[in-house]
Amino acid sequence: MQTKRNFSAKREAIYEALSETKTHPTAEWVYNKLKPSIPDLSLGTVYRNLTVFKEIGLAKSVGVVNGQERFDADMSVHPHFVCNKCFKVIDVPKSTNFTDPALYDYIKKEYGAVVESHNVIFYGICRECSEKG
Amino acid sequence: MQTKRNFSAKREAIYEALSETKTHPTAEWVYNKLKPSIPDLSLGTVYRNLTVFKEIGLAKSVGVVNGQERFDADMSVHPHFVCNKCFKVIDVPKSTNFTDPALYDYIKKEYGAVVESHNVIFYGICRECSEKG
DNA sequence: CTAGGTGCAAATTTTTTGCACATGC
DNA sequence: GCATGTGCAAAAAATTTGCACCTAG
Repeated sequence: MQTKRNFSAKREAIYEALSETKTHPTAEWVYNKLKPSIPDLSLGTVYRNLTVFKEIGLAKSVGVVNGQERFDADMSVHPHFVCNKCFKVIDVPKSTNFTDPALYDYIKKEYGAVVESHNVIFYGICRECSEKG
Repeated sequence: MQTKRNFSAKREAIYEALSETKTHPTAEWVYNKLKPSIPDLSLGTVYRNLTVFKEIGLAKSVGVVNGQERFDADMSVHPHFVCNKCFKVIDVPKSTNFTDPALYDYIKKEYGAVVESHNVIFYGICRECSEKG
């Protein structure tokens, strides 16, 4: 990934951390993950780079969950499940009819609005939280 | 609506303001709307009541758009369109296959997660912003 | 030398909360 | 009187930003 935009070591590390996890982490999570190995990393840098990734299409936002933005380096189109109790975010790697082109057309015709992307989130209680009571 | 929970005058006014608009407003929008007619209204009260509405099922969150939570008193299940430029939120009153029960079952079986609700958001550029350039 | 990246801390922004007071029953 | 609602301002929490420095090319 280093040559794509001449990534700095820190930018690379942040991208690595983000793409290696399936937790759809917050900026803080990435920061805490990397801090031990990169002691002079600052939280501001993590935020700045996550913003860069969104801009250049290397990552996207899953949305704000419990007050914190969650990021995902998996750019494939897929829904997510968010647990209302522990706030974990799970991939739902099944693209059913959610990319229905007819609906995009409908929105264009009805509102003149051009759809660029969409986000499907299911909310509920995950297995672990269900079992714990 | 007044007798449902013995709403205070302010709570009623906040609910009224929320249900009368289709803008999916922020707390601040509601506050600014009501402030002229209710000079001793405080922003904290608006926040507190919006939270109450979510808890008792009179309103729901559309999500955080551009850093601010957007609320909706229309409890019917429908997707939204969010303009990436002006951040307006539009109802998409067409329930296609987005409530696909098969997908709920799939999530239950695959992850043991119980889906309680879902949220579908389309992102793009609205008509007005498209026309303005 | 220049442009881009970063640490650090302060600032900004949004939302929550503690506390004293008010109000309705 | 009690439970609930509220104003006010302070606090909390998340994110952004100004500025000086630093490093790669």
